[in-house]
Amino acid sequence: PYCVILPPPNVTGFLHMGHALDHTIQDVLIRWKRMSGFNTLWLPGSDHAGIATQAVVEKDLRQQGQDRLEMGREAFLKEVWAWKQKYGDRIYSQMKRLGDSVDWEKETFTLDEGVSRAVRKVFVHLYKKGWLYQGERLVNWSPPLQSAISDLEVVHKETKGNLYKLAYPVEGTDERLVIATTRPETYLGDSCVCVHPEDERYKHLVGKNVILPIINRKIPIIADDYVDREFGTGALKVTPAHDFNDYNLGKKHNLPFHNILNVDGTLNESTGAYQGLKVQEARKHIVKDLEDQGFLVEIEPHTHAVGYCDRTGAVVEPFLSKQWFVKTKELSTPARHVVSNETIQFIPEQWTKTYIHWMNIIEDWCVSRQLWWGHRIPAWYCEDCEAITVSESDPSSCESCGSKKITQDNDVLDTWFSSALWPFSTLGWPEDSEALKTFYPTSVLVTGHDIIFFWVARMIMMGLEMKGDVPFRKVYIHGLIRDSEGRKMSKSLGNSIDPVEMIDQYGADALRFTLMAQMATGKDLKFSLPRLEGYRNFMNKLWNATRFSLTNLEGFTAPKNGVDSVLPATEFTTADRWLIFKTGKLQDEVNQYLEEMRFSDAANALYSFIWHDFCDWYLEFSKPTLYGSVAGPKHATQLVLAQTLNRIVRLLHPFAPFITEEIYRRLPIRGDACVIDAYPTSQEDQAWLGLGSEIAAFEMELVKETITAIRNIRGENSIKPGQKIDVYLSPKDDASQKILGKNRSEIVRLGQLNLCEIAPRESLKKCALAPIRMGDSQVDVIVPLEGLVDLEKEMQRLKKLIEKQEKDIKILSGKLNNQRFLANAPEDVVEADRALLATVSSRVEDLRASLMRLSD
RNA sequence: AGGGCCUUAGCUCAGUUGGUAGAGCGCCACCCUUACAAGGUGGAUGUCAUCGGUUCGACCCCGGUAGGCCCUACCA
Repeated sequence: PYCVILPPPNVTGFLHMGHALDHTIQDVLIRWKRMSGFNTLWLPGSDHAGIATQAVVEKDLRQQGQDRLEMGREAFLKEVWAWKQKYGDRIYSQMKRLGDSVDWEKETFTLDEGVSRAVRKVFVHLYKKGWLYQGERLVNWSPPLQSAISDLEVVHKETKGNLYKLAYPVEGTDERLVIATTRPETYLGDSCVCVHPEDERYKHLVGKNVILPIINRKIPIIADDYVDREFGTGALKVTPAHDFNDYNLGKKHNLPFHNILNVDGTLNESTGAYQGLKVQEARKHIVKDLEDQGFLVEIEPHTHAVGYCDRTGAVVEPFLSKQWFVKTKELSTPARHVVSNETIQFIPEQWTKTYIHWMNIIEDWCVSRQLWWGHRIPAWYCEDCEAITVSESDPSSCESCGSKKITQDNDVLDTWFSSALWPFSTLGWPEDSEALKTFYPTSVLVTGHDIIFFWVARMIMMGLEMKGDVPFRKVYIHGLIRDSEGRKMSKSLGNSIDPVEMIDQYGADALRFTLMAQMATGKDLKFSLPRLEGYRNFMNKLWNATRFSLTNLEGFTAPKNGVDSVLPATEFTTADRWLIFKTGKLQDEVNQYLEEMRFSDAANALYSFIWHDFCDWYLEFSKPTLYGSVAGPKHATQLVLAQTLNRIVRLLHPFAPFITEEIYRRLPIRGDACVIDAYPTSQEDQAWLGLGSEIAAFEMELVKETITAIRNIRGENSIKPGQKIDVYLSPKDDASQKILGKNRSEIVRLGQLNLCEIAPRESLKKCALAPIRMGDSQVDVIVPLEGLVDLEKEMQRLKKLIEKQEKDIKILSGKLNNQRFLANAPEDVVEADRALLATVSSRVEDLRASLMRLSD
């Protein structure tokens, strides 16, 4: 089994470039594993995304002049479901454009019945265990949402504000105690003023009271070493109901909690004249009133971190309310353990640290939301005895007193609560389904680092607690997509790119390949259009190469049993056997890279093989044979074409499923469909790969070098492409002589030659020289230049070459004259350098001699 | 404040057991050669941010510095 669960996108959302990346990675893995014979499952789904969806629908309704609160819960939910019905499939159709090969039959929505059952079961389980509790606490409150949000949903941003210094008169004296605050309006909720016990300035005031200005409330001055004497005035106003630190102080010193806010973020009835004002408004009024009455001492600019709601962007207010919390202490311990002992492996590894750090400082998780869209909390309150009944199925009476007067909690669960169960709830849990037995734990989770805490960590905790096993073996964390300037893509910046638009313009395959080619492990990637264009060209190149091949495969019939009935191996050319050999290497590489999830390496290996090895060299080499009429070699080359194309499309298929399937179905050698054909591995491809040879590969490289050397001389000497020239190839060993002889006609053709003589010889008088060395083989490429060009250019070329080689000689001889290098470096390294120095030296000699002859 | 990441050719980036630096795009020159001008052939370009250490040898390992990015964090 090999299973990937798709991170469920927001049901009302659109596919953005981040999804395209995320999905492509998963699709590559799934297609690769599917072709490799695994029992694969890629399970799609979508998320109700409580806050986001409710916000969208509310906004829509407001535009129609309707209001959620007026409509009531039931009517509103009907609207949201209608919305879900209408837009829920939008992202799925986009996924199809991308080519996601998910199992649509297993598609799951987070509010589906099965998932809902799972949610309730987990809720009850945790409640019974005491790991899920209700408590009155200070929580992060989002006024626009009128709901609590979790710590993670708060984003802290450095914000410019002011530090206000306020004077509080000390009761019974003429003294005024000056405190510093960034939120002067909260003075209405002050419970005390706190100073450091050792602070000489204030020691005499501890135990006395101050009178809060205007409202004239009397509050004590207390001492606690929590206070930083250096900050502000060293005197701290304490507002336990509206600040997390003050909350702790309030608990510690048993202070009263004065709540000054309403759920919508306006000041409440306890604030008198300020009632109904929003915090920002109230602040202005209060500061002005304090100033008018002489209580404002100073305002100085001050930058500090302010928490904002990540959904609405509003300033988060610490707010006292009754909420449900998941106790994380016990859950986090095993969850931390499975990562530190590598039962779950993070890729790249660096995220392990981030994860463990977070697990160490994790706080209880506020899971209730004052929303309507989501899983309603399965808790019922009894009007008669005030007991709470928590139950998997809707109860008809109070568990404690049997009263029928029970009402369900109005709130819903945090979206991430159901997401945390996703790896097993989608597979059928709490039923002991076949899918669950087969696919849990899943193989790999692919996601961005922005939701490691939101989602990954919580899935691990819940998986371990409910299933007793990790939810996945590996977590592949990919980078974020940025625009070409490195900024995060976002709607508000207007720099986000619609993947479907890119698909329309360049094709899904090109987009997918671009993403994969740039997907170096763990790094953010800048999306660049030129790059996308380049890979579109690559797809085009493959298409054209196929057209060429198919044209030349007309009349070709593939041998019945693969390669058994094939012609004798002698019919294969050097190029044929080189290509086959390289195909084997490619298969190993791509499989290995995919195994290690090194997607860019895999993509680049394919790119380079297809474009350079196959198109640039092999197809050019194959033309004379294909255009010719010699049956044996022609058939052999056709076979190589057909077999290689077959392997190319299979290898490329996970990256570019559309074009490869299209090509596949036109090939003379193929099965039913590329998507279900086998992924090529060298182990299972021995019959074919056996026709390749490393020796032929070496020979081919020598021939390529020779042709390149000839082209180089032509180019550097500005010899027109149409102008045919004479070339003397002077091999310095028998092996080279044989190799060149065997491939003479290709050299003539691709070098645009008149005459090509292959024999050891002295250099000619006025000629260009290119000495080649590969391993033990050495060849001098000699091109007579007399009458062709002015010799100045060739002299320049030689001088440049000589310079380069001399530099190498200097470095090499420096090393070889270093006694310590000789003494310490491994023998083979020293030997290699010695050999290299010898070659380079003799090459330089030849080049110098050639230069001399030119200037004669 | 703590932690992480990054700095390699004009641009975007590869470079995993330390042995004389690579790709794509762009650039220059030549080419409409019957698969492909979204193409072909050839070419130029790097004190691998900086300083120091380890090593025979460092882009790679260790430490300092500068610049950029991100995360975590209650400083009123």
